Amino acid sequence: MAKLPLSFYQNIEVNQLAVQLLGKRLYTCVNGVLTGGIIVETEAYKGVEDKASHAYGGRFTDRTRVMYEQGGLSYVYLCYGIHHLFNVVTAPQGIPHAVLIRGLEPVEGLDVMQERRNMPVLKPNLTAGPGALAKAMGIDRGLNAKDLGGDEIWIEDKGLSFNDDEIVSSPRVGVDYAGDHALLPWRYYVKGNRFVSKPNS
DNA sequence: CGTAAGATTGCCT
DNA sequence: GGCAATCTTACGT
Repeated sequence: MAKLPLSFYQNIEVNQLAVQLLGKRLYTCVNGVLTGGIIVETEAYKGVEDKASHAYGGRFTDRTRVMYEQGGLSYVYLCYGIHHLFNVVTAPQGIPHAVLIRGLEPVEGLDVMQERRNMPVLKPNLTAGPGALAKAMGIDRGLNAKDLGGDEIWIEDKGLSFNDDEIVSSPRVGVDYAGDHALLPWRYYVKGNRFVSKPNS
């Protein structure tokens, strides 16, 4: 195993980190069952500056507390009452940056994932999309604020990396009106991968 | 095919 | 009370 060192997560450039996370392997071990896959889509959340971030403007609550911690922790929360979303907390303590994992290419424990998602047949959207992949990996609030170097949920470097021309960055959807800030390409995905949540052109 | 609407719970500097 | 970083299903074409 080659788990990512704590220092990896201390980078203050979330966008850079979001790119570096592509190709890494995310594993969870829930109830003694191992599942894992390759990260193929991420989205950077730039804490205080990012309107979509829970920590926008310096919001500090019980829920967002983890985001202000030192990088290398998990941040899991429930969205729309149904979906769990998994984030990687990054940057040194006090800076609430995070990277949302949006797409995963399943590698380990396929059958378990399909069972958890109630999908008898393997379809590309098994783990495409943040809510979907969290469910497939068995991630819920119980995995919040975990050390990503632990043995319940962790990230490994298997030496897989992508060239710049294999990585696509895109702005968020439906933000044309928001001015210069809206154009920042904070979403990254691997070109042509079937497990990206959006069709690539 | 594509679009549209419903589900459902925690959070709230 | 109103909203939220979404997914699935249903229906029309």
